[in-house]
Amino acid sequence: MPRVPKPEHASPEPAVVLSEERSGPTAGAEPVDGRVARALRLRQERSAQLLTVARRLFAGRRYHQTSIQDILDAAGVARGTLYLHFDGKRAMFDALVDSFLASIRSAVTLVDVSPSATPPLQQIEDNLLRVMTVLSENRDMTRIVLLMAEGLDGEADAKMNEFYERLRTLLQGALVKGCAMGLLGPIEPEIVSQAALGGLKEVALQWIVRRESDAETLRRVCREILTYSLSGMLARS
Amino acid sequence: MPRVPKPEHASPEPAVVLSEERSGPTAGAEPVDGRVARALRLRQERSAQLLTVARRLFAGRRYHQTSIQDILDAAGVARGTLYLHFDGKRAMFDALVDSFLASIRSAVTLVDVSPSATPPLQQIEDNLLRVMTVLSENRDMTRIVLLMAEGLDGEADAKMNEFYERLRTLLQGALVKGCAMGLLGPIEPEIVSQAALGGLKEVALQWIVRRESDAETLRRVCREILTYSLSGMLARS
Amino acid sequence: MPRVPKPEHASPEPAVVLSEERSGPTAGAEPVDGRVARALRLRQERSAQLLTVARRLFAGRRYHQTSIQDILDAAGVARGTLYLHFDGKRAMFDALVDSFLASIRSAVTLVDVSPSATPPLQQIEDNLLRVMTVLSENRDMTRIVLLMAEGLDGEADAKMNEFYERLRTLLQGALVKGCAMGLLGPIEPEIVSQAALGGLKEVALQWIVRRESDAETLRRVCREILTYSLSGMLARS
Amino acid sequence: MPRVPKPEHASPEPAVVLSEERSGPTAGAEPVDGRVARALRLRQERSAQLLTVARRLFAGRRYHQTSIQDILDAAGVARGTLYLHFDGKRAMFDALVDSFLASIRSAVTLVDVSPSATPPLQQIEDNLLRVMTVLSENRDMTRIVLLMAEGLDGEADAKMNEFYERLRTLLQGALVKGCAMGLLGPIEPEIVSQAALGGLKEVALQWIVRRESDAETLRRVCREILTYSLSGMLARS
DNA sequence: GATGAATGAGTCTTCATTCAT
DNA sequence: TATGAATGAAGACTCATTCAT
Repeated sequence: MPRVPKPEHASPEPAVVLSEERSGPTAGAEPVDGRVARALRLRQERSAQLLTVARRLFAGRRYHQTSIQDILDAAGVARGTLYLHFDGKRAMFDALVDSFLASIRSAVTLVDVSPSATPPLQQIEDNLLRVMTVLSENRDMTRIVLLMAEGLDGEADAKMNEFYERLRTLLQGALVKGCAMGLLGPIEPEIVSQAALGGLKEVALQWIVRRESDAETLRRVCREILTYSLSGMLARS
Repeated sequence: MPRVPKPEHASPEPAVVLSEERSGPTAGAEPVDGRVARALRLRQERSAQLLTVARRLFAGRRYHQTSIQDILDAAGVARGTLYLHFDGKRAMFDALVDSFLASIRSAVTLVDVSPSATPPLQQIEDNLLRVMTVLSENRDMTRIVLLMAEGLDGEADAKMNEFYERLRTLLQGALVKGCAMGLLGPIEPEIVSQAALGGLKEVALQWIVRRESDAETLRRVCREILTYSLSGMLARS
Repeated sequence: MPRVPKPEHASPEPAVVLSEERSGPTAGAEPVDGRVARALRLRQERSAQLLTVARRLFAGRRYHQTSIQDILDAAGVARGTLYLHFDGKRAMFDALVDSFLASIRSAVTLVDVSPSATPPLQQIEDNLLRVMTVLSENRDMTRIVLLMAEGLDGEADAKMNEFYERLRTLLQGALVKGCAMGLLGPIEPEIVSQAALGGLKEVALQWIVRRESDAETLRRVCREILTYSLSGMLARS
Repeated sequence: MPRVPKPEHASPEPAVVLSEERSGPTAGAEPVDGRVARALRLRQERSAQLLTVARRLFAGRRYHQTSIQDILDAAGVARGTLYLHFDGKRAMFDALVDSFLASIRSAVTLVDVSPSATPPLQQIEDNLLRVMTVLSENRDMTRIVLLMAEGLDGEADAKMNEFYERLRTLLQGALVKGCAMGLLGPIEPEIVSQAALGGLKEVALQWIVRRESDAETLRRVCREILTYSLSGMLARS
């Protein structure tokens, strides 16, 4: 357990650093020059650097094949430095995953069914595209999360599970609503939402992780799975 | 690496023992009594027992959380004995996965489109149900494989990848054929086959691994995803 | 935490090995030859060897200055081997101390005040001599325990404390009895027992640990502190 | 090792500051105003504060269980600052012990046997009481020193040893003198002085460290051990 | 003087595998 | 064949000390 709580880590790339720290012995007059701010920035840069390196390695070899030493070597940093910023390998992993899951979550918006809003189907497509874009912008993390399937242990499992369930529940809710509005046919929302989510994962795996697709391709793929999900494979009579 | 190649392992429980061993010291006159056969049987029983134990543990904790010691303890066998039967932990894992994947493969048959055959859709549903049944009969392995997502390293990744690709290619072939026959609409077979496979994985995860479903439920779930896949969610106008 | 409970350690030197083990997978017929017994003996010898080495090192440098590596080097044993026998450095220390304290305890007998028994004073002297002999036979442990004063942490502190308190309480009981019998003067048993115990420790430290005294010297020293304790320094008028 | 020798530390609380510093940058004209003196005072306050904190922590957890970080946290001082005042953890420990031992030493006076002086026994009791008072006023240090028994390594051992030997030699000298004067009986001064010193340590441990005694109690305890030392336990016939 | 990020040697511990019996 | 003690490489983590700002 760390006695000095590790400071907040700057999110690696799309880092929105909310510079508002301060604490510790320097209770006196704050240096007018930005020395403190600068120190803070440097610290966060270091954290971000370490996370970036770790992310790349976790995605390349797996988590278990990546040793702290690997990260150290790749980052060109001493052993202790890493522990100055993180509680250990697992903590880095968690930081990465948490931040990534949060990004995904924030890309999803509830479908607004008020008549004045954008058509629901459009909203769904937008959501889909937004999520795919986030995944695409974080290929390494997408790879890590999709391939780790669940996680490293019970705790991680629970987190991933909860995340997917949340996503699926959102989808299921939309389906139920769609049914109620007569938009959707007589489906079993639970099963269908599972299948849809699974399909999405697989498609993301193939088009984002396995091959790196450009935005245009992604849009095409999104549209295709949407069509498939909505209308199925069968030829319309 | 062992100097003497370990003999073939008996598949654990639903063991399709391809009895074709023989080699080693007893190359001379075979004792008329079944002593050799008995020894062979004992060996295979041991192997099977070890695999069964390992399977259970790999499914419970993950692969990396399972130590050889755990297996030893659970099997009530000495350290050296295990290495007499397998080349190590990883070899046991591979043996389990290979045997499982083979079972799945053998549950899938190519769709026969000759006019005299069973209707293609029926064949697809049968295939689906057969696979689900195999998974259901091997919950632990299903759990292991679905949650391990890819594998432990590059080699294992390749194996899993190849397996899924094979499955998907089969499906894709069927889709292409269906398109050609005018049965299916203007779909992109690659993407749709990915989505379908992904959906299948997720549903299997939820209904076989997470909750243990009875045959009846499985049938219902299969039918539902089939309907969804074929006709989509939208209400038919 | 060890999954396989470490087997009982043979006491290092004055090892009274109560050979009665057996457990584990070998539930079948016991080999008539003494292979199992032999294995057990070897194991205990190894344990004893490690303890002996550790004892010497703990006594020489202190506990904290002794690394596992030091023990390994001195014993000519591989890293894992040590952990096969003990849960770690601390466990070895505890094993040593526990065994030593037990030896001391068993050297002390309650003073029998029944008229038919040996004279109480003689009994006390015998006790004293027995304890000193045990200490003398275990110089390294005596050094460790006397210099460690309390211990390494709260837990060890408590153990040492309890041990000394027990010893002192015994002594105090004897004093109270002596007072009641009119043998002893108007003393405060608590304080006097503390002082006597402390004196004993110091003398042991000087005559056993600092210089190695022979039996004869030890007897002389015992007699002297007994005289001093009983009659004080003052010249008898 | 520091290139610039750290200035003398102010003793923590009952500080006998031997103000004899000076050196360094201000070798030129001394500012008439007390800026230098003020800086010096601040420095010593810092040092004292750090020592006080360290003392408390060393007494609470042991030396080895106390990390520099602990001291830093408790003192609210930055890492580098501590090294500005001391050469490190060990140096702080030594500073504390040295200062404490000096206090004890200065509480002891040689017994004056000239006829005109206070009665020797009275002098001894006074000495005893003075030492106990010093210990009592420095409970933390008493705890540290009595429980550390010897020290952390060979060097520290030697120091403690020498200190106790000096004390004991003083006592032994008194005993020899007492014998010569016919005041004391036919004792072995070496052994008896050891026993007496050991008794003293133990009693101090119990009455000062374990329980915090008031002055009155201490006086009573001193008197008791003196009586015991002089006259022994036996009832006077 | 003060700060605290960086350092890296030092420790402990685990565990898959080997091999003599 | 079976056993289990021995191995030692590999890994994670700590912490006293340094030093640029």
